[in-house]
Amino acid sequence: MAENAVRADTSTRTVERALDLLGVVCDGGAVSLTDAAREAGLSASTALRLLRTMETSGFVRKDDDGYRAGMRIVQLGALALSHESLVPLAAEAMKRLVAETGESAYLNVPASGGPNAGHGIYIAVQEGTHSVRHTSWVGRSIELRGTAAGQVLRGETPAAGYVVVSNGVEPDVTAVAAPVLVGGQIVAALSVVAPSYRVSDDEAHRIGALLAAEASTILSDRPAA
Amino acid sequence: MAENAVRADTSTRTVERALDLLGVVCDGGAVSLTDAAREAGLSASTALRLLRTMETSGFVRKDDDGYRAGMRIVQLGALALSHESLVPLAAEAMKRLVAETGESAYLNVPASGGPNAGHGIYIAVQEGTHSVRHTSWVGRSIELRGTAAGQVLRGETPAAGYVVVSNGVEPDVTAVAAPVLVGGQIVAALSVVAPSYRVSDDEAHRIGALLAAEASTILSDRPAA
DNA sequence: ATTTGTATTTCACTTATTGAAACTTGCTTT
DNA sequence: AAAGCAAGTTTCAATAAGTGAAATACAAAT
Repeated sequence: MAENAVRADTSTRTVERALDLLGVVCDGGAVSLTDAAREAGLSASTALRLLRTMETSGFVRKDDDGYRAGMRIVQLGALALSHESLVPLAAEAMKRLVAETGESAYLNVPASGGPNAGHGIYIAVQEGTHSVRHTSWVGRSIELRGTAAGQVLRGETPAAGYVVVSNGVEPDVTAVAAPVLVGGQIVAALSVVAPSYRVSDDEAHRIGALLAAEASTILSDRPAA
Repeated sequence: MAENAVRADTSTRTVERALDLLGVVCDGGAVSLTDAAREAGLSASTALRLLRTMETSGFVRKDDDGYRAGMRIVQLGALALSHESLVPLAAEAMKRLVAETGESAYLNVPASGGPNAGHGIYIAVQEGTHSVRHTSWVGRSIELRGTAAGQVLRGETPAAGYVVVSNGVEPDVTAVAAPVLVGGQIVAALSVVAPSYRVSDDEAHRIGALLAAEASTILSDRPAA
């Protein structure tokens, strides 16, 4: 943590430290003061003061086992999720998918507008290198039935971690999708769609494995292996 | 913002300010520097410095329209939901509710600081056995007016310990909700939602009593009686 | 009772933070 | 084109906010 050496003078050291510490606390279950201080590179008394500040404002909570993420971070995280923040988060993963498969990648979320919506929405697209489609998909609906992304959004992902649909709603098209999960809950579907003539069974499963791996990185700290 | 008058000397003013400002930014879509500074009660130059700090560490991002929630808050929020915090704690209670009622169970938190927020956020769903819907609601908004969960989040729970709303915002739907409390503070609403044709008055009250009992176990050490 | 490790408090010191003022930028109006 | 206005950005003197080493408290193990 040699942040002092590289810190621009337009920043605020105290806040940086607090936010680092917040990351440490959110990274696992309970963490002790001593461990949190060590991981953040702070003295115990400094870490205690910062943790107490974040506890007062609800970002952190303390129980018998140590410090944990508090309700405030949950609220702000969920709030951020409801404001299109998933799109920039997924951008790198989608670019990698396009680079790896040559096909177009899509991000879908469930539609709002009541519990009978029955469809999803495209919120992001990365066109593949082979793509002959240049129409914009963002904002459009997707059926939950007969589509790979739809199955994912319906919670019907098999244990393999992805869904393959060949010649479903759209003839001559193979779609592969994997869920983006938060706390075990499905918040989005990441998918790759290609003409069936270009995708063998083996290729579909290779893409599926890629998708599952990329989807699992979108809301975590760790990059794809 | 008379925080100077009441601030304990165990806290850190700079961090408090930054976290307040983070809440302001996460509360909506894009916010300008001037508006963010005013809402947080800071000078423009102080707010700019704090926002830059949070931008550098990824908690906030800036685009042409202003400042928005950054990837880091989404990641930490997702991590917080995944670890031993409210969602996993509520999962067992929600599963029991689904098993007992056959209907879908939901967990909502206030969107931001308390009953004037105007809406809440879904952070967990357990689908009922009768459910024809399989869409995810994490991150979605819920109106506080005309909904059972909304009334609970607004602090309007009657002495019975639960709220029943039939044919409210949503026609032909009955919703029952109870508060999850920490130290007397409402941190979440636990609810069950079903089509009204399936839920008599008596059944709604039975579900309400179940909900109140389950909600009371979520953040306590004691199992349901 | 002693030892060890974690958590908490204390306080002298200094530097990190602050915000008013000046400046820059961009847009609108005259 | 010039003037006006608002938002954004930079500057810098002043001070109080933040720091961490040391002391203290606490709890568990021996």
